[in-house]
Amino acid sequence: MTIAEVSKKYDLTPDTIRYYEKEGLIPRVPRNKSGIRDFNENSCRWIEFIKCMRNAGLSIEVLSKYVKLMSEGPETAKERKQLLEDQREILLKRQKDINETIDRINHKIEIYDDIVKGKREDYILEP
Amino acid sequence: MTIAEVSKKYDLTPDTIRYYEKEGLIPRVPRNKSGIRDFNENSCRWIEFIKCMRNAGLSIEVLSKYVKLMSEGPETAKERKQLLEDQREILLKRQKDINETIDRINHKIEIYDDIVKGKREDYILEP
DNA sequence: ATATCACTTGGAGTTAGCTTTAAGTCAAGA
DNA sequence: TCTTGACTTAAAGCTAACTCCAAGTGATAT
Repeated sequence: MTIAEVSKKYDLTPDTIRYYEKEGLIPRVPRNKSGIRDFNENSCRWIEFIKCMRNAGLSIEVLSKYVKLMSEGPETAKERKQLLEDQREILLKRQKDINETIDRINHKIEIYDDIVKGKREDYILEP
Repeated sequence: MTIAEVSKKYDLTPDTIRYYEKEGLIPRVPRNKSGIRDFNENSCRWIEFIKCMRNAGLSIEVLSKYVKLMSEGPETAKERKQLLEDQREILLKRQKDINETIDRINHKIEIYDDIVKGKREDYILEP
């Protein structure tokens, strides 16, 4: 698979994919005789995985660390597990923050419903 | 309340608070005769609100827009409601992404549990 | 009066994560 | 053979959101 095909498949620009590879997020991408990337199934699984993690906000740095540990073999399993646990903590916190904010926005939208329907006065400059 | 006190209260640096004010996220901060900020209850409520929204990832730009609409009075209520609905959509999507990632990380951690306990072989270079 | 200290400003600097650019290579079609 | 077009690289550029800095002001303590 060429970079253009992978780009379409995962909705990432070729530039972003090359950048991810350079930063160590996609290990061992095969090349053809002319040096052009020829992604195999394993590379694609990595891209899909990285995209999922990035969508949730994991940093390039952390993901690069994880890939590096993977490449160092079985003796880094414990460290990888710890890394994942740390990231999970961060995501749980983020989830909490987002839930709190959604609740708050929902509450405001309800008030605006009333205002728009004329059931309530607008209150200015109160958050 | 001085900026130092507000900074402590909301765990934001004075620089960040000044930056938020400059970007229009905190309207009408009072000053004393020497030009020094003297935050009142309303300013504090705004800061708390902005902090909550920023924690969930709403952009400075969007928040600045919202504050501007607030200051323009009741006729912008509908537009403010729409803005909040748009941001809610984004947050719901983000929530979904994070949930998916947490599930995936949980699954990996379980596998690592097995590996660390010697119940399973490590698999190298598979995401 | 002088020093201290928390504040003020405008503007420069920093970081993450891309994104663009310039210059080049290579295979395939006219 | 020449051109086209997709690829390659290193490096520069960009944006968001701070973060830091230099120079200055004003109230209070000695």
